[in-house]
Amino acid sequence: MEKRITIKDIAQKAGVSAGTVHRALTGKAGVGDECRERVIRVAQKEGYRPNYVASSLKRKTLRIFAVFPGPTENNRFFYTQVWQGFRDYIQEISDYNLSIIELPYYNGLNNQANELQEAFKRYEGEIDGLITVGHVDERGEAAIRSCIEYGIPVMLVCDDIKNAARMGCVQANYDVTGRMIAELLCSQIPEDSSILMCGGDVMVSSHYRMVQGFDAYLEEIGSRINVIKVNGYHNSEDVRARIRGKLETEKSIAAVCSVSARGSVMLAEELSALGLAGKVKAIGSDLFEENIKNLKAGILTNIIYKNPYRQAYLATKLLIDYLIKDERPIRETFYVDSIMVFRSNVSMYENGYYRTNL
Amino acid sequence: MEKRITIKDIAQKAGVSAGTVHRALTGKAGVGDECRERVIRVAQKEGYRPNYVASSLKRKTLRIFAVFPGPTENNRFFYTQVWQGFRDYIQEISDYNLSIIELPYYNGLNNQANELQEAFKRYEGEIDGLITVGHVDERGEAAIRSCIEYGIPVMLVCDDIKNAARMGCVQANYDVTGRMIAELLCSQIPEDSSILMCGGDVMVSSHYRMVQGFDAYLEEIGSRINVIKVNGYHNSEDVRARIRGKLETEKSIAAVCSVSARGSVMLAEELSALGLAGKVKAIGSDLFEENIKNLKAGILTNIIYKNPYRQAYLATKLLIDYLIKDERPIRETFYVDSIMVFRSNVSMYENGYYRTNL
DNA sequence: CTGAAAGCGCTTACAG
DNA sequence: CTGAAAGCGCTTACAG
Repeated sequence: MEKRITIKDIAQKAGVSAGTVHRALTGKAGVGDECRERVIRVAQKEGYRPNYVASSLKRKTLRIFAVFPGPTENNRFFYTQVWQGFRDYIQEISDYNLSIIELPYYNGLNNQANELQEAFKRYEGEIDGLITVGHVDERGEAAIRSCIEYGIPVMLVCDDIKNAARMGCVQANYDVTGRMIAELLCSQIPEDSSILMCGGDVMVSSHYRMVQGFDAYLEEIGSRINVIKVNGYHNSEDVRARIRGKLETEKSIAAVCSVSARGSVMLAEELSALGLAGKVKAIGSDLFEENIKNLKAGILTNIIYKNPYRQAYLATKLLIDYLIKDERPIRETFYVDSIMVFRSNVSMYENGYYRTNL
Repeated sequence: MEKRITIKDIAQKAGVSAGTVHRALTGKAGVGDECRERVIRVAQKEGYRPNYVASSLKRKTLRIFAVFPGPTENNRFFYTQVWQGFRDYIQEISDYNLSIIELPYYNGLNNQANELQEAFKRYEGEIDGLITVGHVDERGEAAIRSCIEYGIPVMLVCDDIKNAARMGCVQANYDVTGRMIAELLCSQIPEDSSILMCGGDVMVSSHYRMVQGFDAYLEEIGSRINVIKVNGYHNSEDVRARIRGKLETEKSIAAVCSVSARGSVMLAEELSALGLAGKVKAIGSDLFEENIKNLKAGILTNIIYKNPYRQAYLATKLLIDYLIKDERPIRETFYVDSIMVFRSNVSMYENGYYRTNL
């Protein structure tokens, strides 16, 4: 039951007022060098740790901005979970005197920049922290860089931006995720068969990094399995036609997989149409309604779940811990584990059950 | 920027003092029925939500007891993670005016009851909450029941106790976990082969429930795979001899698995000794040093990870949320997802990386 | 049964 | 540069 050391104790031992201790320890102006050092020394000796619960009660409200795609249409499933993870952590910390501004953007990537610029103008000087996705176009990247240069702590989720001085990034380990797909499929199909891989958009780093991991695994184990790739993302019907073409002509295909959500749906549809459902192994990406239905129906054999909920939850926690406690995260890049989902355990991730908090 | 409603606002609107509002809303004695109802009505109408950060500053310190096996010997890995999960959440909440008493117990299950009884005697009336494992012997069960009858909120991890009025239990979904093992192995081996299953201790519910899930999956898909079972837990050398016997005589064995950590190690050793490493699929249970080494060495092909870290983290959170916010958890039984670990993603769970907080 | 007051550990103007 | 004082939103004796 040792009483916890408070700012008063330090003030007394250092022979100064509580206000001075506060200024000294938080690095605020208005304390003499000699005095500041003495206070810091005493605080360290006594093992003082500030009580952030108390400090939140009186300090100014922190304004946190969240800028993610709105959870509609194609973004319905993935970004619903991102928002959910963000909000769940905010909820956790809601008594800490924060002000949350949510800025969903719609109609594609290009509106991220608009939202950011507007917010920047409207709230100039009043933005204490920003959390957004690193999956951006050029203008989005520029907008994020301005925020950073202006001195706003920025956390990215899902994807990183190269050489940006953001405080951190939380994402899936795409290399490992690609390897997991390869490892599972290799353990299930013969050496002389083929895998059809939908590689998504080669310009999207999360896509090509998964493909890289996938390829690296096959090469490292010296697999003789033949990989047939179908790339492309935006022109769906073209991709679909090529998938169908490969499935019809390449009889050695024993497994299929996709690094993108959209590709997973198309794969499942084409497998069904060609009567191949259940006959070839099939791994889809991301946990959403159609993939889950296809997994339960036996069209997909597995889903790889990149855990956007947890990514956003963790990123929010890191940002807020920094703002409240002035503690920079122990690393800049955080990887959240991707999970291989089977028919047997998909129930553990349905209906918000993936929120293994509360 | 709408100002948050405080107890003062309610006091004013209800025409009473802040103290009375507090007593009315927390159900404390000393408020007239009519007055209490009025206050509650006003609070609801105004959407008042108490600020627990503020309340923690002044209320009495809550005493929380954690009683888990000490992280030594056989318990080194599994319970290290349980302690870690517990402590990580405590850390998160450490400014909320809590007093934590950790009571590890050693030399087997039987000492859980002793620790509990001693604590109960020594701290009688001063225990606000208890978190412990539901994997108990008879005396441990009796000790836990006394605590519950005494009115102490109790959260269990890892295993439940039947018909006990504990506030909740957080555990792996053992049925699903057993099914995952079966599903993965069935996708990798021929229909006319056999699986050697080390079923652990039939008296341990987590063991037999995994075996049940495993069997149920095979039956549901109408598999013709032959399952060879080796049960037993405490007499290791006897179990080991039987494992070896089966591996030597049953040539149809294409896969092995174990529902217990100890069984996993023995399986790996026997596979190696008989030159079968890498030739049969092998799924071990629990994430600890030897299993990880065997996975990397290609002796085990997968490890099923029951996530004790997250179980303890969540259980602690639920208990403390209840004590601080007086909110009963939305359910009594919480399942944490078990994760299938591959060689490709084991790095995501090593060196404390499973702590996907902080 | 109810209110006024003190105080939890901080932060923040304000005065000097 | 430094201190004294007020106050954040609660809870808790204390007095009536």
